[in-house]
Amino acid sequence: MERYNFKEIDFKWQKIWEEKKVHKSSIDKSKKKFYCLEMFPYPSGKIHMGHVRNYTIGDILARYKKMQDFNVLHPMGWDSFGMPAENAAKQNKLDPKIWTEKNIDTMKSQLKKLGLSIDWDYEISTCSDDYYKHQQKLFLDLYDKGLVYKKENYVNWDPVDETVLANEQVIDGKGWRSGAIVERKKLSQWFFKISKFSDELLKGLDNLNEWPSKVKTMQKNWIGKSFGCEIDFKIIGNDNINSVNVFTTRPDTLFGCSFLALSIDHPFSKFYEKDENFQIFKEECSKTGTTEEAIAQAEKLGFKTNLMALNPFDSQKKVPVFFANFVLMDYGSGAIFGSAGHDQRDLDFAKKYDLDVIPVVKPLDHKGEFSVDNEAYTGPGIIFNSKFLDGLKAPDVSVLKAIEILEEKKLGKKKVNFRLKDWGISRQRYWGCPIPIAYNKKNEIIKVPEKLLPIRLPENIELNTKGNPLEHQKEWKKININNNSCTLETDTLDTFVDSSWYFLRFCSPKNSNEPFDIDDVKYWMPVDQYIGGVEHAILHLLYSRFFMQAINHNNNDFNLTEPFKGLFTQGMVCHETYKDTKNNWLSPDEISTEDKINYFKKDNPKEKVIVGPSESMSKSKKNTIDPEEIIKNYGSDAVRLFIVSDSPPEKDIQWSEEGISACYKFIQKLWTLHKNILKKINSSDHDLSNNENLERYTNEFIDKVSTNLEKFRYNVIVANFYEIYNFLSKEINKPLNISSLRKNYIDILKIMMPFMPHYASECLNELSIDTIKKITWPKIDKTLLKSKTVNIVVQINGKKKEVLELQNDVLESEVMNIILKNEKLNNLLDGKKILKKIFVKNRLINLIINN
RNA sequence: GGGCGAAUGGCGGAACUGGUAGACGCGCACGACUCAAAAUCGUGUUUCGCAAGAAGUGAGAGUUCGAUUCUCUCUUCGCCCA
Repeated sequence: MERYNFKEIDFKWQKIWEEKKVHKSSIDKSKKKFYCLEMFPYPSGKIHMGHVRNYTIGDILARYKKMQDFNVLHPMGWDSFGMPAENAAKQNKLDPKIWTEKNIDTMKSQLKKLGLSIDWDYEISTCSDDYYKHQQKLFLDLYDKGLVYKKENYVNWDPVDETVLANEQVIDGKGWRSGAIVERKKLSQWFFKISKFSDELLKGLDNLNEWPSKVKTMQKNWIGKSFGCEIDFKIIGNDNINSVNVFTTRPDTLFGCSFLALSIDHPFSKFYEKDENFQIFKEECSKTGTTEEAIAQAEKLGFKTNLMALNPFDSQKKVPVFFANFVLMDYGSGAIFGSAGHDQRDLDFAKKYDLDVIPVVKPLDHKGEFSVDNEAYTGPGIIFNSKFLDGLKAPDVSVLKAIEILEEKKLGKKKVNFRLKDWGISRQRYWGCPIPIAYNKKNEIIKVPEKLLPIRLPENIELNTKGNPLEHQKEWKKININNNSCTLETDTLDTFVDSSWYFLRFCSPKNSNEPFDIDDVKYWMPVDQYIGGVEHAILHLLYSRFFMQAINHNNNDFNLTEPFKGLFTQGMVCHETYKDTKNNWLSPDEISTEDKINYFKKDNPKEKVIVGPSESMSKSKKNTIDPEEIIKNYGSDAVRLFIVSDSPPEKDIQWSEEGISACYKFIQKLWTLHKNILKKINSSDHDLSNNENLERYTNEFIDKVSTNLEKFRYNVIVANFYEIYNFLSKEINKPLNISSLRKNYIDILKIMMPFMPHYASECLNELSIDTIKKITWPKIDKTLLKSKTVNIVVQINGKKKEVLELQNDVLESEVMNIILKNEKLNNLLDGKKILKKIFVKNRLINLIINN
């Protein structure tokens, strides 16, 4: 039997699709649009299995939607600015541009080998000035809207990469790329005012019904809206300080206040600058990072001042004022009051500095005395020890009442606080989008006029310098604006800016005057289905949502605020890890096994290999599998099939040799079956026998696959493919009506098209179906879904005793008649009284009898 | 510490709104073909039991005629935040 020659067939169809522009997209207002987008890749060198999974999931959907007569936009581009290019270029003395472009070429050809239905005419690359000149224009637009500003700020400084990191880029107090311990440093930085839209970004989540609730929860927590109030505490001890403004979410615990704590960056710190001990303390604090996480994990330290604060509710009560390392200047007003009884951190601090602990909330069911020892009580309860607040239910009633009283007495004000901070976008890096700003001789900020855009990156420059290479480009920095000589900003934009609007650019990728054409955007946006890794749940997705808000701000034309209507987050691709006896990682092709229990090194069969757990594929653990190699050995349809087969797409998948090989074998088996079906169809044997079975089964198949597709249950669809194969390979040996076989078989092949496009195209072509013209998704005949017979389960006292094959819609009385005639069931019921009968039509009958 | 989610054969996993648990695949076993092996094809494969039958979806309870599915408590694991 002829083998399925995937090499020839894959190549043949990829060539046809490219030459005939089968995947071409264009606006067609007579059709419903479907914008299918997968997160665009960073061109790091070669594609990895994670890309294969991401783009296969998207491609299946795009092809399916197209067959359903949607006008589909399925573009691809490159997130091509970023540090790896700069680092690689430094190491190899290359131009980052050349390194990046080479990678793009490689990865593009690899993606094409997967048979993706991408219209490459829409290709964009963020490092090209065709792209970033529009980004510079958008930056200036946002500047004009007051959404961009510059300020001195403490930043997370990565001493190895010599760059500023966003909070999200600091993991465990270390830089996400370099792993260096992050330091605090004061720098003048550019910011996007993302906090202006805190409420909009939060409320917008409620309308995103097609987003995983997990992602929405993560964003909600990240934005962190908290409700509370600002309170002015009167201060004694320093003539320059009258009061301190404090933000709290628990004003109801004011009577339990044991101290005030200020951030070391609080304006009042200036009164202590001459104090040597304070300087030492400040230095100690700067060793901890600026992230909430680093601060939470660090030991709580305080610097006691000579100040005392008066309790606003009872001026007889005085508490000491500290500077403390756990108070963030960006949280509220940079000052908090410590409620030691009801916050573990405050309790630890109070105990450390020997301060009073006054509990003011006790659990609802608590009788008698209540005291706090080593554990703060943070649960709900009843207020006590608090004069006029006593007896109130905490926190719901008591917080509101406390705020009401504070406002009445003009001691405080209701306030909503957000955890979300403005987005620092300055990077001291070469390989990024230049910020279109210059400074005149007075060091004033001057916008670069639009006609001077783009500000292009200088080429062929020395990268092996400390700090920002652009800083050293004396000639490049010079710019003449309105006859004034100015100096260009040397910071470049965070690469998250590049990816925050690329989905808009895809709507008008060729427009050279504007970032996008509003009519194109109105047709294609929002993205109907966005697909990518869950690791972008907060950063990229929140920044993109911010960009839509920012563009929409003061813009009556735009009228769009959410970029992604549907979001799907796929799981990772994992593989077993291997180590030799010296604890070195080994790659899968360095090991061998005969019994699948004992593993040895290939180049030294005596040396045992230790098999570790399956983990997400990564170069550092050497557990990667090269997609190109796999495509070469098994063909792209087998890879596409396997990457969605073993696990639901949202969960992690284990890569296995057996798995990919099973998919390869399956396609070979299908091919053999295909040849048999062809033979039967082309035979002169025109049997007129009934094909009811085939018709019904095919309809059920189409119905199942369609439902599963809508719900992203691709792994179940692969099982459905095996089922239809098992069915057809038996059915084909029976006498069949040839024209009905042909019709149903063509439908089955069409269903396989989104998953195995090369294979399905080849088979359909052999049946004289033109796959270049649009192929439509088969429709089902619902009346055929109903089978003539059904299985009725007979239960006695809820336990299955028998399964009866009976006519569809059989009546309860008929079922009972059959049961009474059934010897086995009759024996079980013999002499017993039937107390109750539960009959579920076409499903089961449950008889309750006395034991 | 908080939030969210998960737990089903040797393994990955299926099971529509509570109604035949284990689809489909892998692995394994046996058989056919072969001098032999690979490949391929066929049969079987939750556990206990020769069988009839019984038990069974992390553990324990509850609701129900009936629970993998709903509720509560616990255990373990994962992710996110702190």
